[in-house]
Amino acid sequence: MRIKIKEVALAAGVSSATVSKVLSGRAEYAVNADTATRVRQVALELGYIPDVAARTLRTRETGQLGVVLEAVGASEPDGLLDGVSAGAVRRTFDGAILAGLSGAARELNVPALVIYPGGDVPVHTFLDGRVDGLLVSCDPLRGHGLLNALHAAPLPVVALWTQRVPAHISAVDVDHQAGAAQATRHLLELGHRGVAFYGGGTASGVEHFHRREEGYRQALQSAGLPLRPALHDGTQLVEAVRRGEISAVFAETDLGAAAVFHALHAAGLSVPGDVSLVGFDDILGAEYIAGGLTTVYHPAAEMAAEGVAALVGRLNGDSPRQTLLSPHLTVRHSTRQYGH
Amino acid sequence: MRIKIKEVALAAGVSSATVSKVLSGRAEYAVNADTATRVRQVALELGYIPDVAARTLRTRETGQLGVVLEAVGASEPDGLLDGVSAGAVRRTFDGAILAGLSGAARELNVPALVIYPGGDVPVHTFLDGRVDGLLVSCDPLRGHGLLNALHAAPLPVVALWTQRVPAHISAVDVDHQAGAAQATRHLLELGHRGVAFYGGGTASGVEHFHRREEGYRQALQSAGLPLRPALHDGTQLVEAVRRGEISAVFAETDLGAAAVFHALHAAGLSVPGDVSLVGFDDILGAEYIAGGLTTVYHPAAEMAAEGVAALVGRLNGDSPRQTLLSPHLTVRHSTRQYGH
DNA sequence: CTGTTAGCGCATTCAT
DNA sequence: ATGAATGCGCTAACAG
Repeated sequence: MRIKIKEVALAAGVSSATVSKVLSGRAEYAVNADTATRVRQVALELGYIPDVAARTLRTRETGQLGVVLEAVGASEPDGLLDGVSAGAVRRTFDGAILAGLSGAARELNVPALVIYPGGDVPVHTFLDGRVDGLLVSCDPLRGHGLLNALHAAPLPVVALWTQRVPAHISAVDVDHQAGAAQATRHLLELGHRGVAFYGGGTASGVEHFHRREEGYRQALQSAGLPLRPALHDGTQLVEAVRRGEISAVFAETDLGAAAVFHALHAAGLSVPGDVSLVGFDDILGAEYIAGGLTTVYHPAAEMAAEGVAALVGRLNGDSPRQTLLSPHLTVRHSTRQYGH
Repeated sequence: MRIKIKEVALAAGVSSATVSKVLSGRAEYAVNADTATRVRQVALELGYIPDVAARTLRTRETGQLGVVLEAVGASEPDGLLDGVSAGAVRRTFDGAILAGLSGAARELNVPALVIYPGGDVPVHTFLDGRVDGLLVSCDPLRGHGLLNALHAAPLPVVALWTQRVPAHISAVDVDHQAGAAQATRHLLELGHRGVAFYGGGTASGVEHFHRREEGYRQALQSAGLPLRPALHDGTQLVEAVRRGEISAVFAETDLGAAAVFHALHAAGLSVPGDVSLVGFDDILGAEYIAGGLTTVYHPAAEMAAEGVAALVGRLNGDSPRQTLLSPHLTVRHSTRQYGH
């Protein structure tokens, strides 16, 4: 922030315009090669660092992408989680998302990401010219309010973690339905016929969970098996097992799977001896749940990276695009062939 | 980014200077109350949003704080972790740090945080006027290179996760030594005398781990117990248990504790039946390790929040300050009275 | 190929 | 209490 372009120009014996052209690196400016090297040399010696504020004011580009992580610091409604902290899980996803964002930003030469602190802020917060585009993470627990408010805003927006967006907004989501179907099929292929869904699913009103239950249903129907209502608590589940109705459970989340395991364990039932168990998310610690939980890996980091790519694409003139990422099954030790 | 101050001025029948004064909110400008309300009204109707680039160019303040998370996207040297992904753990911490940063930013009215994508970037990246100050997370696995390079830079810096900084740089760290001592004392208070340290500790060269081993030592010495060399692998450990030399283990990290548990389990030894086990970090999933791992909670989010506070303080003229945060023990089920 | 000129939108003097 | 004038540091036209 000390030395400025004019001083570089003076020292190099050229005009500030020439310095600007040289340092822009753009070939179309056709600067004499010798002058160019001299200018670069002088700029380096003087330790010249272009001022972003001035440049932004002139070019109307910041190079920064904004990120709204709805989850960050959000208050914590829990679920059927048996005392497990959902906040901690969301943080894990935030970490994964951050890693994905950063990696992609680095590769695509995005100099900086702007994280908004969150909380209830008016839409104009995002329209003050601080960023060239916005990534909005539509956390499962929160609504699409911001997206709606941004609907008509003159700012390229990419929505993360949702498939419900207007056509002019890019979106990246994980294919929860496909993942859930895969998990359920895994159970079916092991010979299980009594396969239960554990979770809020459709009833929860959360888009992700709805799709997960949908995937479960789809897999059962394809196999010609009758649907059974979702289970919402451990007692219910234990009874169904005891009555011999179910031998396998697909839990909506890994945390749900942990709760299932605890309930089963408390009732003297074993995983996978008595019940095969599959989760969803592959959270950190999943390898410790139920002796190694078979679960569906949720590609949060990949989703974030794809989001950055989509946004950078838009800034370069690409059309909005909707992307769906396939999760994949990670088989560990909580599932077993039926009857063995 | 559409309508600007002059248009507001025109519509309100005043000059742009007056609009600026009104919207600055500063009392010292003494604007007529009626004019003020009228201006505010008009600005609102027109949807005026001040341009940050122009304002920054003028005031030399961005309102943004920079954040360097060394861990983000770093490549992954593992340890004695028995195949567990250290990357995932670091992500957890990143998530916690992010939550801490965001919460504090919100409370202290910091409009935005700038996350740098990481990778090897020259120092001038942080000196282009994009941010008013910088938070540098000195991840245990990485060095202090950036801090050194920033040494003479005209930018307020707060270092996270280290205690080794020059006096003009603020720093916030977790008191690993105190936490480790507390963990060890817990074991001693349960009557254990053969208490081993599992980890790289001093040998690893990582500041945190060094301090953790130091805390362990300190606790043993205060109890008048002889020190024993750190254990670095499961076989070693199992043998020591079999020889009756140790009945308790303090592992440098929760992941290390997981490895210990696996080794013990594989050898037919139980936790806490045969061996009491304490970890460090309280990572997500710790409640599933060894049936519920007793461990030291690592206040990463709190550290980040304190870092933001320290940086905002500096920007308001406070002196640099060094802070140490106390971790606390979380007792679960992996420790038990000696001999029971 | 290079330099001159003219703002980008705002906050701050300094007159009035 | 208000307005006119100035310039933050840079880049994009344009003229040479």
